[in-house]
Amino acid sequence: MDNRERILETALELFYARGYDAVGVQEIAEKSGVTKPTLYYYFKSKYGLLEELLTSRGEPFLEELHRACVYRGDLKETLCAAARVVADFARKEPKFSILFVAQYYSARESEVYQAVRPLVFRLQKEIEGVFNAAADDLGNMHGRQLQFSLGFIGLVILYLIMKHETEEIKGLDISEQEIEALVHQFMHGIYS
Amino acid sequence: MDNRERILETALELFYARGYDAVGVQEIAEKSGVTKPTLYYYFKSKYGLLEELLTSRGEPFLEELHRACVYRGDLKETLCAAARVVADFARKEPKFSILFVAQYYSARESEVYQAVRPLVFRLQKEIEGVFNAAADDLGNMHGRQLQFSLGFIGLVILYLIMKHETEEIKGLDISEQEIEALVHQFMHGIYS
DNA sequence: TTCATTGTATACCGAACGGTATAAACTGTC
DNA sequence: GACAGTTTATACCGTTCGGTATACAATGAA
Repeated sequence: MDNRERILETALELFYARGYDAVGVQEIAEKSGVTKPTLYYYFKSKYGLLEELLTSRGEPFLEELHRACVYRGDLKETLCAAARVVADFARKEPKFSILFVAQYYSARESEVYQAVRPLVFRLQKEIEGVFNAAADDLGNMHGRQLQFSLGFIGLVILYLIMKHETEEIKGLDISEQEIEALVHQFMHGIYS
Repeated sequence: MDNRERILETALELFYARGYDAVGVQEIAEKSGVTKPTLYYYFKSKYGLLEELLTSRGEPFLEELHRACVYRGDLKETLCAAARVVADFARKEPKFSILFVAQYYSARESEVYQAVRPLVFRLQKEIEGVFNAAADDLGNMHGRQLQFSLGFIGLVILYLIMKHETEEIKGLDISEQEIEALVHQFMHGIYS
């Protein structure tokens, strides 16, 4: 692993544990085994480092998600596919996933939220697209697509956090059964 | 309003908008119309100020919630009562509510999460208590109380954020119908 | 009046912050 | 070997950070 990648990895580790603002550039450089000017050789600023981190990890995720969100006439199947992408990504990149959620819910005027905005926007548009397509088939859904999509995203995120809370980071592992149960609960409630 | 209260109010405003770490003590003092030593006369540190802010606003909420979470044989009714307390509080203290959520999801080793932990713990215990009591009546729920309570908290929080996202801060106003619809969705899914 | 308590202001502290100027070492190409 | 471009280290910049020493008003009780 080259220096650039090692810096990104270290930054992820520290931002995940203590948050962007609480971590100094100095510490990131030291823990990466380089000095500060080296860090600034690769990234134009601390904020630039954060942006790079988000896009480098977020882009592959959004591409996979885009492929999963093509509606093929079965809402449950499509939602499961989307949730599966999230689950896969959470397994591969647990710390990034949790960091993303933290920034998703952070103060609107903070730097971290500004940085994560573009990713959040695209994520929401993907899920909205699913419900919009489904609303053509299922009339009773019409007009509530935004509510449902935000609700679905929140529910999946929530499940991630729950897992993270109870099983610690190494086990951010969501099984196929869990995915189906989650989507089923979203669609039919906790009773059935 | 005395200086102490004005400092708390200013801190809430700034923490809500930009986050705890990004706001300096200097700025809080200036915007409160006092100087730094005055701030340190009332609060022993910046972190102490945050703690005071959280407990002063959080305590009344938790007391109300405790009263609402007494299980009287009807799960839906009890969940509605709990959600109603959250909704009322969100209407009265919108910025605090959103700040609370942000800290709820923030990095585990950060100061802000450490500060909000006791409140989070008590909140979770209240809701868990409801599902535990209900599990005695409804056997099929047994063993899934933790999952349901975290799910319920997340769903309500989610709704708050959704409102905040779409209507901006002044309108963090959740109607009785919305509360019932939310609980109903939680219990029976989005179809019914 | 005296006295302690509460509350406020001026001015300052050392440390850490994000960021950079400068130059030396390394790398591959010709 | 000469050279250009890349990569690193030393040492420093100004600014802001959280926090405080000191002193001075204001207040109410004795």
